[in-house]
Amino acid sequence: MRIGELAARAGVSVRALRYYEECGLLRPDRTPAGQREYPDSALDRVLFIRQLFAAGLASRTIVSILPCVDSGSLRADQLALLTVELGNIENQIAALSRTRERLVALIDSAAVSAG
Amino acid sequence: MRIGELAARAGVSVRALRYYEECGLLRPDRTPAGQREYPDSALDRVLFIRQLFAAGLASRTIVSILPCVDSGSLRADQLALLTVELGNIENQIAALSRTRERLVALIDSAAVSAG
DNA sequence: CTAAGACCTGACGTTGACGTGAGGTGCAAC
DNA sequence: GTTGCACCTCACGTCAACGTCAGGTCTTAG
Repeated sequence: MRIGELAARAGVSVRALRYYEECGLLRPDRTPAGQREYPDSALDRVLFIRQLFAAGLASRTIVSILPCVDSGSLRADQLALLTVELGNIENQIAALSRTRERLVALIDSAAVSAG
Repeated sequence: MRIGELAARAGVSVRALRYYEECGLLRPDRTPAGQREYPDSALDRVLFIRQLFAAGLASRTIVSILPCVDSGSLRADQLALLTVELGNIENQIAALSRTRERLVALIDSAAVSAG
């Protein structure tokens, strides 16, 4: 598929897909005329990239772990990187849970004053 | 206390504290010579601000909900805002949990190849 | 064959939360 | 009274993940 279709299906902008390529996250083929041509699997890949971005991973980090998804094998350094990022995510979840509790407490304790 | 001490105690930079004031998040008194003077309660306030920043809230959003913490009362619009942000945080937690599961699965399923 | 989109490559603009000097003032110690 | 660190106010720099033109090419429908 071409870039517009992938963008629509993944719910991202065309610019974002070109940016992902610039970062080395995507490597689409090109038609003889130079237009980008993506396989169907690119959709899942983009969704996974977005998921990792949402988790606060930097594009460079994603670049180094995406090959694991492709190859299904982990080198020691990739495993270490994944473990670190997993720890970061778990810390984020814990911090967000504390923040949630605090906001709930704030909502519960504060009287709703009209006006 | 002065800005340097608050920064050290809260684990943030002096620049960050000045920035928070610029955003309206902090309103320290001034000595006659113009130096900022913070009450002890500013420490908790800064930690709370950082917690909200970490949860992805924008400074403007924090500005509008901090008065609730001070006053202990909520106007209807503030309650609505808090509810929205609470929902965002819960969505983030859910998304992060999914990402965590995916990374765990990736680590578990991929064989660790030496070299 | 031509007009309208979809696509291309630069390349500069945006936003938020600060970092980083530059140049000057306050304050405590000696 | 001067050294030296903490503090002050501008004000420009940074970084990531794109947005947004500008100016040109490809593709497809009629």
